[in-house]
Amino acid sequence: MVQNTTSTQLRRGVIGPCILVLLSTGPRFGLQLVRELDAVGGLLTSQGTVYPLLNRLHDGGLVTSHWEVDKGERPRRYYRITDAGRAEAETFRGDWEHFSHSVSTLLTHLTPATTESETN
Amino acid sequence: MVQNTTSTQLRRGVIGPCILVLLSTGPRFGLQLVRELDAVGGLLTSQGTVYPLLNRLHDGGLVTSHWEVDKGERPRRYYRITDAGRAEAETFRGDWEHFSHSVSTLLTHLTPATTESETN
DNA sequence: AAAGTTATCATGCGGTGCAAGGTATCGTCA
DNA sequence: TGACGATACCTTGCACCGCATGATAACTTT
Repeated sequence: MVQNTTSTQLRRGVIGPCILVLLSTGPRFGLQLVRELDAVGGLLTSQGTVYPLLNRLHDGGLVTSHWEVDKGERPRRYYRITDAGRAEAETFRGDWEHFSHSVSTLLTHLTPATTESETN
Repeated sequence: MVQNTTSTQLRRGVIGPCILVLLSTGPRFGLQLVRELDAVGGLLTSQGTVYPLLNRLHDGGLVTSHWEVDKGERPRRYYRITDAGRAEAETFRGDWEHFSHSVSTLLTHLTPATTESETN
């Protein structure tokens, strides 16, 4: 049974763009992204989320990947954002601003007052 | 093909609680909720979203419903929030605040300019 | 009657987050 | 050499929910 928390659903459509935003500041490998998303409260994810997501981003041409095998280090697959990925990240910034503003407006404009049926 | 916009995914897990928030100010019927959510930019929905959602909320005991058949008016099914629904709505307020703050933090703290890391 | 508007409802699809499970490499200890 | 834990990668399948689509019904208008 999958946990049906509110947060789980809220994360929909957000983690992917967030990964792109992270990658826009420099290449990273998978577990690194998991840790960074975890560090930002509320964006906690699991590896089972990040790796399929990275595959999708890769298939979509939003990121590239290359193996880096240094001595004394485990082989790591680094993901680097592409121009298309940057564009997508920028688009998301606008989408998120618009969307979050709408939700916040609805939440703040309506105070949970008494039940008064209005017929405007 | 279903439209796969970013907004579509962003709405996940938001519309339900938003409906609860709306209902916390007074009972409404289905189409009324559609119009009000549509009025708040970015939360546009269709009837095919709202009615199944109301059923889910009803099954979950978060709302009750009662038919209202006034003369000179079409029969309308009004939905009223329950105490459990109010609690859920309040929980969502907290969840949303936490979540949106996390995302906004990630978006603003990272400017897409730098690429100051290695291997440019 | 016929057509349009308003309202409710059911069905099925599709994307995505996530749990669960698996493989491979490295360092350490004995 | 072998065992073990930590790190890092990856796959599979499920469940949820927004949405397109279409049906039904009642009231109003033509």
